[in-house]
Amino acid sequence: MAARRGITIEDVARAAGVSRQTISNALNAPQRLKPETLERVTRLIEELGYRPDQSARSLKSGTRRIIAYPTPVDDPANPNPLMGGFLEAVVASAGEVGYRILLLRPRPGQSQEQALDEVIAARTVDAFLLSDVMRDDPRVAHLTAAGFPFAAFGRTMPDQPQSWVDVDSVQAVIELVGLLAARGHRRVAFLASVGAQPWMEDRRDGFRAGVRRHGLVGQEFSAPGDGPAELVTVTRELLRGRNRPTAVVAAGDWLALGVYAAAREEGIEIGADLALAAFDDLPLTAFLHPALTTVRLPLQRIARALIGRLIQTVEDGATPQAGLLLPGELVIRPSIGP
Amino acid sequence: MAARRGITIEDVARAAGVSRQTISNALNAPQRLKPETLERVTRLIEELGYRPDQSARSLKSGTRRIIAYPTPVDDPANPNPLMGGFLEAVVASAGEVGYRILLLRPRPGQSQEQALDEVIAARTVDAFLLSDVMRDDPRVAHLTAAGFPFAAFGRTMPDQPQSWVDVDSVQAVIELVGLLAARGHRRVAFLASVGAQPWMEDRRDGFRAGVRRHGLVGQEFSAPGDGPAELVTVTRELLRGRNRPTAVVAAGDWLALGVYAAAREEGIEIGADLALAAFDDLPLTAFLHPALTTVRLPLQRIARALIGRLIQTVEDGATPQAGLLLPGELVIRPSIGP
DNA sequence: CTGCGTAATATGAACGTTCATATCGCTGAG
DNA sequence: CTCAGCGATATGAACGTTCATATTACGCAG
Repeated sequence: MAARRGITIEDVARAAGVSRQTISNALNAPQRLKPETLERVTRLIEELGYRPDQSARSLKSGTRRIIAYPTPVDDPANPNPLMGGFLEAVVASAGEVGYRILLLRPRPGQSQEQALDEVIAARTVDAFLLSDVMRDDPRVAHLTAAGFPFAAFGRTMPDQPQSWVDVDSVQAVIELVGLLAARGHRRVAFLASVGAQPWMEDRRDGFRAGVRRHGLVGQEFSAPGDGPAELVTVTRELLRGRNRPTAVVAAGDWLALGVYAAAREEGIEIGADLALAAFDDLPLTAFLHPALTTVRLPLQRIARALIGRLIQTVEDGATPQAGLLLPGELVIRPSIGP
Repeated sequence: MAARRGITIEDVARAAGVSRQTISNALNAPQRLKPETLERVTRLIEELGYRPDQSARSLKSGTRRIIAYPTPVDDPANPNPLMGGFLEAVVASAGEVGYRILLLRPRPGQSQEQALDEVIAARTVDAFLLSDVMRDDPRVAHLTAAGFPFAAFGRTMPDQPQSWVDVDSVQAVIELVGLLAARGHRRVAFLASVGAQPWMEDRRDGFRAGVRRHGLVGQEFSAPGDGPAELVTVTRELLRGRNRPTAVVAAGDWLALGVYAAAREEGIEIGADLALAAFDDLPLTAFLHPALTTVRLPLQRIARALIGRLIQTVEDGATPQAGLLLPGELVIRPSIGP
């Protein structure tokens, strides 16, 4: 299709009987205009509904006011339940400062890095927002090498730009273990999923630190996958051992669901017979019976901090000197007992 | 920041000892080049990592290969659980045909329509993708009036462009009621939330049609809000009435969670004492006990159809003549009994 | 060996802005 | 009365493409 052309600066200028530059100034440097000219031009702009063409402006200025977010590939049957909330927060934060979010996905047969390069070379965006960042994330290395602005949800290596924001999961899980210790639990189990994502590792580290600090006996279990069946199998094993733990810390609410299911099958009452705490605060946790004690991610603060760092990098050319570690918020509910 | 300028067509042309146009042709009309020139130029493009500047290209051609998606405002504490999966599907479908998704959000103090106008006037995108479309959605009216391409997840009025895709919720709920009737249930309740969203209305219509068709006795209940407490209150009332229904159809999985909670409190066993069916197939439904019978939305088919319609409208200038109604997929699990 | 048709490549203009600079009109010092 | 100085507005060029058109190269009929 063609011909979706609209009102240009020239149209407005002609209508107002002034030059292009005057219109441009009315929008970008109003103090340069005589007040009456400004008023006349502004009204005309309003009336005609003139907006500078984004492409033309970008071509001249080299800036797009767009942030690329390479969306993690997700199983549509089992989507990351935090994605919606995170995107919501990011879009809102970016919108407040006049930026928009462009979702990115490598084309079939294209690598992550190639997809980034394409967008960089085509000058489509000003910066990247990365999430699910691994400790030695190739995307981070790539963007660092290219000298292209980015901000990361998840820590980056010390020799890379420290433009990251992360949740202090270690501390949060230590506190979770502390809650259990305070309630008199001695034997505590940790339920994680396989895979070495840094957030999983952090939660595991937090568990170990908490156990050590409170002198508890800790056991660790791994679920082989995310499916209900596999999960329940592991969990039942966990609950059946000779020295059954009196408390379980699940590395995610998702895993805690397996504990609920297994406990029901084993006739164990969560809250009374077994304390359970988890991580993520998925929306459904309040509906469980008993409701789940968990850690809420401060998604809005995370998003705001990420966008802030991004804008700073893009507009001032200054990379933040240090990452930002935000505390998780303990949400205490009956699943850990009274 | 400035100076993020990169390789231009001119650089490649100079390196290859040919003119701009030859480079342009290598990318856009390769058949015009002598095979050996093409090969030489292509290699050089590859080596230098040249990509046409998106802004310059858009400025000239008037097309952006970007689709705007005005994201529904969402409560971050209780985000729409289908959003992630829908976006995932949309990004994937759009990516396959070389389009990207730009998330849009009205600025503070800006109306939905103004936000659309801004993007249209600034020629930032080629088309809009709308979701959560109401029967007389002002955005649809606005885009129709502006003659701007869009596709809608949710039906539009007959006098508007029929570029929509929707789920045949009526039919799906009729089938749900059919399942219950086949199991001998006579008294069936319908649990909805307040608010007149078309999808809720469809599900209600489906319930009424199903009840009529099978000669059942139907009652309807409305939850005043989405909070666990309010929901459980209504649900308990539903379960306590003199003529307690033997089956419940919840208009969403979310509402069904209230039934699980209330049933537990009332000592009623779902599956055995009470059949329960719902709608949406949230990822957690398989973890419930007993697992929930529900209707799965064909998100990938929906996304593919929406993007297909959009591309057709943008590239051929042809608005589809009729909407597309996709069937929901019944997922039968133990909550409706054996 | 000229001239013609076509294939291959080159050139100028245009897309709609903004930047750098030029011009204009006016006030007030000399 | 002249003109420096300044505020207000105008003009030309440039950003990096692609389109329309021009130019060149080449094979071949006459």
